[in-house]
Amino acid sequence: MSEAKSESKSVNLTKRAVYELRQRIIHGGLAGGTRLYEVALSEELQISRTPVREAMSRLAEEGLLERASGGGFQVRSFSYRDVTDAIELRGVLEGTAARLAAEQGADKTALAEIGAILDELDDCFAGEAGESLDFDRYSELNGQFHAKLAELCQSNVILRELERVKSLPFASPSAFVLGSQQTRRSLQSLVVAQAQHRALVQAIERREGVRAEAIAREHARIARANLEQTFITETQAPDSLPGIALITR
Amino acid sequence: MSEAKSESKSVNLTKRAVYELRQRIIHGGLAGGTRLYEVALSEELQISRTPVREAMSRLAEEGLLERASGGGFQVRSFSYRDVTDAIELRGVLEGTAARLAAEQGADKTALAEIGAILDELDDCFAGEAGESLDFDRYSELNGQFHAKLAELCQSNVILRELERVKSLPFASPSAFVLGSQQTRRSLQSLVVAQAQHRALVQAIERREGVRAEAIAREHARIARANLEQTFITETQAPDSLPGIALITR
DNA sequence: CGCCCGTGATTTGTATACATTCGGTGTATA
DNA sequence: TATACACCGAATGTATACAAATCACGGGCG
Repeated sequence: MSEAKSESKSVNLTKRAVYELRQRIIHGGLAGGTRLYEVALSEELQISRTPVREAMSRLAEEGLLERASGGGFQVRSFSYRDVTDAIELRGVLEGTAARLAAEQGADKTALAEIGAILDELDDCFAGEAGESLDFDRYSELNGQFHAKLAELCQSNVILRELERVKSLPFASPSAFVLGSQQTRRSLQSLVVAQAQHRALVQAIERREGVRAEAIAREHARIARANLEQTFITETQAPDSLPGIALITR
Repeated sequence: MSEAKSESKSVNLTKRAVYELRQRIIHGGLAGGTRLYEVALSEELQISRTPVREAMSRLAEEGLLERASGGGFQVRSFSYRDVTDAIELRGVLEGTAARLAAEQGADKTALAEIGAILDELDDCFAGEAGESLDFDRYSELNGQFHAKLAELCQSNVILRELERVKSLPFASPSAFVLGSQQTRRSLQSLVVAQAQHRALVQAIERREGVRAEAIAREHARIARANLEQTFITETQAPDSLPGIALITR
């Protein structure tokens, strides 16, 4: 137990390298477009080339790296348009999952669990004044909601692709909850978001597939609006958004 | 030139291994769920473990393999439902690409090229009697049509995920064109498909996004119908469908 | 002046030996 | 008879030496 450092579990070197690299990519140590050199990295991480290579390979599967022409890897870089599209794509996939769940009829137990999460989300708004929202808790529960929702359609294929899109840090459902903590507008957008959560679940319960799909898409567009807001207000913000270092061009 | 065997380009061993393994997976040498052992494979392919491992990693990115619990890889296996969902997902993604293209306004030149492909597709139906369709040519052109269509929305993110889904052999747009060569019904379904191609392009030209999306989804459902047909008529067919060996459970 | 080709350094590709881990099997003891 | 422990073997994980390919740079030639 004592060896569980914050960074490096001693499980195996590949996982350590994956973790290390992912941290650096998301938090800006390695900007979008940067090429990764095996030897340099292995010296820096004190790990031999083989597990480093393996780690890069896994991060490519994850979508954070891409294979460079002529071998090797580079940090994947995203244009503003790419980020927008990724959010739209998440909406499309969540919409599809919701529609399928509605069409097939969703499992009652799972729906009840989702309802419980929604109640807890409501509790986050407890303080009536504008300021007293528990952002961390909201973010956590929001993530759970979206995960459970995706499972409702019971489709491995859809779930898998959705996980893939969500693994892009800025396309995750909770990306902007933490990103824009300060503003009053962001609190209002959370109120709207929660209303959409309720409507979405209702649509699925009533087997209104088209409605469910439309709501899910619109729900994702809140993230898009928040993205625009983030880029307008604090142009050079450091950690206003996870993975902001990947966005270039 | 003389060393360009049918199987192994001498470029490098990783690519050779990727190619070899992909062939075996798609054509049934390695059934869905099979675990791949590095040593056995490297002996069999006469390639050392390192490039074999690398190849497996790439095939995992491609979606043909998955990482097994406790290390290593196994051939990904698909239930009938998974195949169905993959086709539906392709429809959803192509639909999104079409909608975005319609909303943004598609490039005239690209649209003209697509129109030319459609004309060529029409030519495939030249012989008036039921039998005289050039399936190979149709299949090739059909693939080109779908590729060009996806490019219309000019979105890297959408394109990338679409490529990913299409890389599953049975989810590719042309999977069933070759698969069901014999039947008269399949010829009819190609006529319907071509009509949908025209309608889809028209919708994009007229910037009718919702219509374009709906047509693209419906178009993919032809593949789904052909899938059902394939499974009804020839239950144990060997190569009636590329990648049929992946379908289990 | 520009282009092409060779050469060297840098970087990835490949082979292989050794380490580690996990699972199975058998035996011994309670 | 059941359980626990230890050993063995097979598989992946890791390190590293060597090979091959690629890129940048500079010199020679058209």
